[in-house]
Amino acid sequence: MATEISKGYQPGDVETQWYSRWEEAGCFRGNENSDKEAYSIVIPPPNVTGILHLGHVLNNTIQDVLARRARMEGKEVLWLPGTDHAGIATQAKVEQKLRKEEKKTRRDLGRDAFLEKVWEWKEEHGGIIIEQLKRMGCSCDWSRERFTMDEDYSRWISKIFVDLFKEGLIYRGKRMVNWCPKSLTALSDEEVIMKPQKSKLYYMRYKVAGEESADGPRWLEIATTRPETLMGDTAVAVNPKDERYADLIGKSVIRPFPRAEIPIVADEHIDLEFGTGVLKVTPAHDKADFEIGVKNNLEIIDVFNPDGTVNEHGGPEFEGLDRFEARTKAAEKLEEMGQLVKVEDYENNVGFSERADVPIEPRISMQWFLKYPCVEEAAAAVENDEIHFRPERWKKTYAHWMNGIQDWCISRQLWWGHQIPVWYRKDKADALQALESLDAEGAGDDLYVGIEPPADEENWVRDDDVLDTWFSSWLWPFATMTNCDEDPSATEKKFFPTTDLVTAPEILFFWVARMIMAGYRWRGELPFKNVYFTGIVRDGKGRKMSKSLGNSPDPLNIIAEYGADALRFSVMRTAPLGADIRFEIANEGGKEIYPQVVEGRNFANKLWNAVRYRQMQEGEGVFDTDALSIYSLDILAKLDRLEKDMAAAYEDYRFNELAQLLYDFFWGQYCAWYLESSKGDFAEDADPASKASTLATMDLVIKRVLLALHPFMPHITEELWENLGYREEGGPEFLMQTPLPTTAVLAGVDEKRVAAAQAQVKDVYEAVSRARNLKAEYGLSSNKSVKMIIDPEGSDFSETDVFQQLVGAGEIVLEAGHKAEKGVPAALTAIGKIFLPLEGFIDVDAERERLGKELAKAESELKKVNSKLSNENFVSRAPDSVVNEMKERKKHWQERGEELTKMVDNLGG
RNA sequence: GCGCGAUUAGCUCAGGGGUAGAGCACCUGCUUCACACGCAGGGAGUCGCUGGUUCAAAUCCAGCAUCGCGCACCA
Repeated sequence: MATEISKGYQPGDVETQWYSRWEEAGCFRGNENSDKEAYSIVIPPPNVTGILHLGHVLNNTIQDVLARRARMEGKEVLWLPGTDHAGIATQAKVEQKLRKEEKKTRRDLGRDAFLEKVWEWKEEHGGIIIEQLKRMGCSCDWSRERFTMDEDYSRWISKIFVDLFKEGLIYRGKRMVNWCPKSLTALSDEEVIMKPQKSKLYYMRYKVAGEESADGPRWLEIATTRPETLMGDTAVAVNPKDERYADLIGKSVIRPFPRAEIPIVADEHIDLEFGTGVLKVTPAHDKADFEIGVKNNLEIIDVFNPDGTVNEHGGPEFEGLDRFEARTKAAEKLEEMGQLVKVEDYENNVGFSERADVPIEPRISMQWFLKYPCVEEAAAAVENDEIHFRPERWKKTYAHWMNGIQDWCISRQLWWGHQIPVWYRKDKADALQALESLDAEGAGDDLYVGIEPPADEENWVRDDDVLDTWFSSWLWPFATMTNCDEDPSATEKKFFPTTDLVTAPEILFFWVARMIMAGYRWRGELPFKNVYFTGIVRDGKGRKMSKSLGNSPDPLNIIAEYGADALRFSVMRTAPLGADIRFEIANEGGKEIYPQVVEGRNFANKLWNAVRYRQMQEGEGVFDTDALSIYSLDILAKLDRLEKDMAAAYEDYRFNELAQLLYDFFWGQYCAWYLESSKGDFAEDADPASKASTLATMDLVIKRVLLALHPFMPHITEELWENLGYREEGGPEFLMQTPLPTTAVLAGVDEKRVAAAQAQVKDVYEAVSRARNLKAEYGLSSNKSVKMIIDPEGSDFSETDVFQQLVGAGEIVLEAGHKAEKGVPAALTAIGKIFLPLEGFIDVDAERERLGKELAKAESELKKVNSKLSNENFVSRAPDSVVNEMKERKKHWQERGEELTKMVDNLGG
């Protein structure tokens, strides 16, 4: 059966070979015709030109663990993969390349030629991240891979646009939007990130019109952070309750440049405390100002070009200047005019473009907007846990956002994306596009909105804009399964709604919330039942991983060095539910090492060698519950416990606990104790029946551990499964297809017998620890062969062979009532008194000191317990179990104290 | 400003009303025939601070501090 296993585990070839075999055998395919219970996940599609980072590793390992576990639980699993076209990010990359290599802009090429370039780039780089996911071991159904700009998928986008337009939920309007002067497009509110900035607060003064007196003009002082927008000011505003300025409302001030008279208006949103209590109103460049402008019928003067430079409204002095240069210049000019009063340092929040990382410019522009559909249903689904969020605290954030939901600006002034399916009749196009608002009701015959282009396309002009990338992502859970012109496909019928969604909380609004609304709108139900929000992967210092900080190791390098299994296991072991994970990076001699991954690799190696040890034992196991040793009973009981604990942890998606449970059981229990305690069964003179029983126990434990561990470390477990020949005749070809056992190993074995065995084993192991400790205290190396004498003191201790094996003693003598020489080291244990007679080592003083320390500990413990038990309130109010435990503890320390006192006395004075 | 997290050993983190835990790092010893990616032993913590509830608080409650994250039209 088995092939020989090498000494150290080498993950490289093992991992890639198994992945190919699984894939070729179709193990990842979700069968829509299966009778089995369905389990499905759609992958959060990574950017098509993206590169795998540790966030992906965390996210996709969780999905793979869930998918693999579900398969082994006998479910029909579909993990549907794909990529996202990522409009801004991808277009920016290609534009950058174009600029660098050909010194051209996208406009030099024109729309069609540019898009060709992007598709080329996509073909070249689009597969990278997919290959990287495969290297991680992800069991996605690659036959169903989707891309958000696939033809079928794009059709969906047009269809829903048409639906929503006809329903009146999509409209076009001139509105204040977030404008990115670098990407030259509008953004949604979610794509703006507020960052605190150190800036200046400029105090300037405007002349009040017609209030000239003998003392000179009357001045109105105004504070602003943006003097560069002054040319667009069409009013100043004060709070109507502000007594300082009450007489000025309705009058005007003189805007210094370009010189003009602008009104003083009242608005209750003005904060009396801020600055001077006077606000300069620039309706074209501030959302709040815009509203004041609308209310007061103010003129809207846009002073910037799309790229953030000042336009002709700034006058010749300012025209062409960048907005930040203009700020300095405006301040200087005010200074010259004697109208700059003072400048203060000031920290405020400035909105930045998420992708381009430059301050966004609030700007009036013509855009397409969406009023979200099915908001109430989507909010309720999460509120009442039909869709279960984990951790639950995200419910609140979600509810808050859904509550204050704003229309979504869905048009982008980009070329890479889904072009808006709206056509304007050629001769009317300019007029239509100039309309301040446009919706289904007002559309008329000169506007065409449809999935297919109009029949006489040459007579129409298509809207230039494309749709926000997230406007395609929100259909992902079902648009990947069914074409929009068809009834739900067999795949959808089987696998939708999906079971789990695993994603980062950063995209709760971008993606999760919108998918829920889309699910209700187009499928009439929720798109997934559970959402697991992962944490963020940070470096050892708690900083977010980022390219610019250079603290983001390449997972592929880590995999090459330590193996995918090691990386997966270590990430899972340090990823508690919903908390950020710190990925440590240490430096050793100029080389980066990753302590957590080292642990994972060590664990893989431990597993490898423990299995190799089993294989080195000749012979077949014979499993007979009646023949099990107490040690076998103990480890099998712990195995049953492990499986129970794991089932519970899976219920709560506690992956770190799952990994830790496996680690502790296998290394801490099975390797550290069971394997050592059973070594005697492989001695030449051992009883063949014991050996066969132990081998059977080892096989059972290894089998079940490989099954349980497989979702976390799929490659090594599959390799070992094959090496050990655990595949059953006629059974599944792979471990990954093997169902998990549904019965406990010790089912049907007398519980009392198991409990007694476990108690006995516990006593032996504890005694072993004390004996080892005794040896170490006296400077004897752990492999030093020594003689020990055990006085069982009435206990029925008979496990001398195992004791000897575990302690590394050469000889164990059982002698009731043994009288030791003075100064012979001794320890008290549940199995009796252990003596370590050492020729030439007897040292009465040293032993007295050692025993003295133990005695002191026993006395202090006894004191603690006594003070508890003498507290009447405790005895009367604490539960009996606690009181009884306390009494037992008292007895234990009392006896121990007495014994120790006797031992000290025996040493003499 | 409002809301949500976090704060436990040098580091990364579990735990969670009734004797403070793991791994790494550290110290000592060990080339023991599965594994030095290992084995044995050891030291190490007023569980952020202050109050409260309780027989009992690291754990529950309140306040505070520090860090982080959302949300918010103080220019």
